Order: sequence, then C-alpha cells, then structure tokens
Amino acid sequence: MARQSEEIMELEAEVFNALAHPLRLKILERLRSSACCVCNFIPYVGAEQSNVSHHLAILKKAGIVRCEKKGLEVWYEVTDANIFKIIDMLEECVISNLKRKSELLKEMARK
Amino acid sequence: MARQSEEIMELEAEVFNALAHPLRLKILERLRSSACCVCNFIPYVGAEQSNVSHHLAILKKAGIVRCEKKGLEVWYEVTDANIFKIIDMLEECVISNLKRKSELLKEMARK
DNA sequence: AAAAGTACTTGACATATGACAATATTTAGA
DNA sequence: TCTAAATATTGTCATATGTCAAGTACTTTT
Repeated sequence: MARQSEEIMELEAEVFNALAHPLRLKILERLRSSACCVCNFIPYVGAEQSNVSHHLAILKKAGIVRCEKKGLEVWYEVTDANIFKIIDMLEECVISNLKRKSELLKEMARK
Repeated sequence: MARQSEEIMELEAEVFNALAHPLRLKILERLRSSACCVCNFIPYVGAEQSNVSHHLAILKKAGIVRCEKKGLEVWYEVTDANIFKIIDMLEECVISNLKRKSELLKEMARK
C-alpha cells in the first residue's frame, strides 16, 4: 500500500476515533445550530464540566472543532460543516442495518 | 435529548469506533474491489493473521462486514457499500483540513 | 479412517490508550 | 490581591491493541 495513503489513513482513523463516542456526537449535535461555549453543552449532554472539556479537547485535536476565547468563556464551533454529512450518512447506514436485521428476525419467526 | 436518538448515537459511535483504526481502514480498502478471504488481507495490510482476524471480528460486530465459509477459507465482504462514501467524505475533510493548516503556515511565514 | 496439513478463530498476556472525577489553572471583577 | 466563575489538567481505573499459543473446522494424504 502506498506510503502517502498510509499517513492519510492514520489521520482518518484519528478523526473517526474522535467521532466514536456518544458524548462527542451529542456535543456535535449541539453545534449543528450554532457555536457555543463549554457551559452551554453541560445541560444538553448531561455530563460533568471536566468531562465535557476533555471531550472537546479530543474533538479539537482531531481538527473537528476550533475554539475562541471570549472573556471567561471559550466558544466552540465546527471547522468543517461537512462533518455533519458524514454523521448523517452513518446514521442512515446504522438505521438500514437495523432494518435489515429486523427483517431477518421476521423471516426467522415465519419459518 | 430524545431517548431514541441516544440509542442511535450509541450505535453510531460503535460503527465510528470500528472505523477508527488504520488497519481496519486498510482491510476495507481491500474490500472496495471485491470480497476476499482472510489470507488475501495479510500481504495487503502487512499484519499477522491473528491480528487481521481480530480486526475483522470488530468490523463484523459493528455490522460493517459479513462473512461466509467456503471450504477452508472464510470470505468477507462489506454489508453496505455506502460505508465507502463515508470514508471518502472523511478523507476529503482530512485533506481540506491539511490544506487549511498549510495555508495558515504560509501566511505565518510571510509575516 | 486416522494422521497431517491448511485456514482461520479464540484466549491470555503485556502494553497502550481512553474515560471519568477530583484537583488545578486561568480569568474577570471587587 | 482576593474571590468566584469558567475551563483545563491530572490521577486512577477500565478498555483496546498486538503477539503468541492453543483450539476449531475442514481437506488431503497415507
């Protein structure tokens, strides 16, 4: 396999990894509508502040979000809105996979 | 946040997690063209057989691939080719992110 | 049909990475 | 400078990874 694509793959894996947590997906859901500061996420995702901050750092390291200080607050936003397309496509995959499985179960019940 | 979407998000996170490894991305690259058996992956991804087998199990558990025994061999294929669209979109994101960063470096060098 | 061989999977271990909660740091205002 | 609020970091525990060895399933050889 080409050396270049190996390195790209590692970056891809890093981004996928950043997306691979329910709490981080919730954080991104909150960022669909607008930018917001850390304290805005807390009631929305239902987690401790330190935990939210930690997960935001992971998203930031992967380049999915960027932030800006505004006085005491730090405001986060997505760097590239295409990330939502990716999440939406994966959701479709997950749902069609669930449907496939339930069809299978129905067929098995019939026999 | 709605209870239903919480559960969907956990499934999504599980699939993202399965994609979050360079070796598993390589395995999927090999599966772009056609189904293949475990021994076909080994020279392609450059890993031990047991390791490949472990990673295939993770992809299978996430519902990304399925397999079938054919004599001694076990043949794997993707369950839903849309997974490649997701990988391709993420690759675009990663590359445009790299470009953005290199632009930033250029600007900094100019000043 | 037993033995040997092939293709793959599973389990056990050491090490690396990730998650959560307590603690620390930074910042703004009195 | 002191206090309080917002956010980040650290320590501890759990989970993931890669390697080796053993196990399973099927095929071929004797």
